[in-house]
Amino acid sequence: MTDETRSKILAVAKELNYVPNAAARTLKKRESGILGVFLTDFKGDVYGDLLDGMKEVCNGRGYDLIVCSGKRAHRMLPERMIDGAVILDQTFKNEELLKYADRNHKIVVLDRELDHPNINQVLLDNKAGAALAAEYLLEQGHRKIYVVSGPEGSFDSTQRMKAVKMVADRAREAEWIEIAGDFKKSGGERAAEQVIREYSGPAAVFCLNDEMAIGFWNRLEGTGYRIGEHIHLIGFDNIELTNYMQPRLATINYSKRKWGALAAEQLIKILAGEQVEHERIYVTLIKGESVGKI
Amino acid sequence: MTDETRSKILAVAKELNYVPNAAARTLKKRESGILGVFLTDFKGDVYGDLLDGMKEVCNGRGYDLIVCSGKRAHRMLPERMIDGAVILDQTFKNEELLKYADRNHKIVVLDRELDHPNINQVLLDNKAGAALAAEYLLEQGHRKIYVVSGPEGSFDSTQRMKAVKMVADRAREAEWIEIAGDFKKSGGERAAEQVIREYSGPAAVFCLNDEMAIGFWNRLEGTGYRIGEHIHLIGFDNIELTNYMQPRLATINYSKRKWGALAAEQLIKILAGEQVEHERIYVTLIKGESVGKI
DNA sequence: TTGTAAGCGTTATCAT
DNA sequence: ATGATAACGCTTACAA
Repeated sequence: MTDETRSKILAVAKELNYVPNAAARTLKKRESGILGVFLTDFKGDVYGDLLDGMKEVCNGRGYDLIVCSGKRAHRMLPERMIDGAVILDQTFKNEELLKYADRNHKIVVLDRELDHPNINQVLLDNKAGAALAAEYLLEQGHRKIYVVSGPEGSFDSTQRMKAVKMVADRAREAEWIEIAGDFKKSGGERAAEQVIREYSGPAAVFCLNDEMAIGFWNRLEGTGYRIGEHIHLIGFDNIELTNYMQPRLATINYSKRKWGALAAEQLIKILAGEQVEHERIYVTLIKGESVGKI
Repeated sequence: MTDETRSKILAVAKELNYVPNAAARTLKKRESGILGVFLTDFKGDVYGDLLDGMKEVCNGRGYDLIVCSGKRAHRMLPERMIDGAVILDQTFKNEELLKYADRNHKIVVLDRELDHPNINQVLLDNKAGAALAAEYLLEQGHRKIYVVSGPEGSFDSTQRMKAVKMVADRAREAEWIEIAGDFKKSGGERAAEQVIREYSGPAAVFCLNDEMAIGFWNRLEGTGYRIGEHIHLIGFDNIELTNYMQPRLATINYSKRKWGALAAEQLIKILAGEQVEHERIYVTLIKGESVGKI
């Protein structure tokens, strides 16, 4: 076909408002050119940058990205509406993901360890982060340390808690007290109530995510207990809100954008048939006046 | 078909891991059962509740919801990957939306006025909100009032600014000063610099969204100027972060969840062929110590 | 009730 | 290079 006829056809196509039909194309080509990311819900401060990172990589590689949430949407993967999935979503059971992987669907998990040739892991270095936080509290001289966990069964919570226990085992001079949380503000608030109830002198609190640290913080307002003075607080995630807290909340930081970008890259690679290794996202400690010296 | 044979077939289907193919179904039925919502980007605190509200309604009505961002994704509408779209996305031009509407695609817009039989509007009552804020500043005795606008061409900014001007026209005793902003933190910071430069006594500032108010606030940290004392600040949106600012940021509130839910409902109605009116989301004033009395 | 066939809008294959 | 045709996997309409 000459360039001339080509442009003529394109002109007529535009003239007639021709638009290709995605379903037909997908049916025939047996691929949609769309990647899906699954979130437990749309709330939560962590997601913005992560999704932007994913989008950037996807679009640069010729893929569209769609964001889904809720059990109903799961079928998009087995029904082949999407070519592959990134999972950051508790509502997916391991069993379900393995079933899809067995049927040759390609998956990247961000929230669990799961071994399968069609599943790649891009995980936070939770253990390093939690150890960093726990050791920071010790270094600052704290000897009574509360640790507020996430919900039962959360991978992040389990990993972080494990690392804390490793540190605790080596630092027997400190008293370590575990409080069951939920990764939500309400869990932080409840933890604050317990800590206040048991208060008998300076205490440190490691909330296993920032969201709970904020709830904790909030519950302390107006009680007379001051953060960084009576009660010392550190979180995990470095969500944006922490930048605007006075005194600054100490926390664990990592690049959410890079996390998303890497996840998308890995997914696209395994879709192209490349063999890839699991990846790890590194974390750093952010010190803050919310943790004082004793 | 008897119930017995039905369940037999289902059993065999499960046995063979049969999963229907979404593309084929969509192609045949000429509808995908998926609604799309388009966002300018995935950042921004406004979206969480809004999307959850949309998801709830969509799922309850038998639809899936997907979230998209970026120009690439626009084609999902004309290519019929989705049955309809909710638009909260600057990157869609009016012209483009009208073109799709002309081709009989159903659209709900949340960020502009657009008249077309296939387009429904679910808009914030921006004017009422901005008037509420401006009048609140006057009531509190302020007579020097800065107004920090959003980016050029933003519908929300234009509407809010119009309402402020209406109030200003009736309150000539006050001095009204407009500062060009961008709805981002950086715009608030720049505005703060100007206000500090020109400072000669108590001033009030109406940032046309909370994001800029936060930037403004942040820029004031460590300058000696205190919010609610030297400089009085009010925002718009009541994003979650404002709950954690001390003193509390005055702002304009509305239910983001209801906004999303209503948008989804309207879209589903017009897809069902129902005739619907445009809708309005009402707003309320939230007072806060960020605005003191003079 | 059951089975058969046509067709949705593309892309890919095969002759011409 | 060009044009005709089959096939993707499903739904539906109609025939048996």
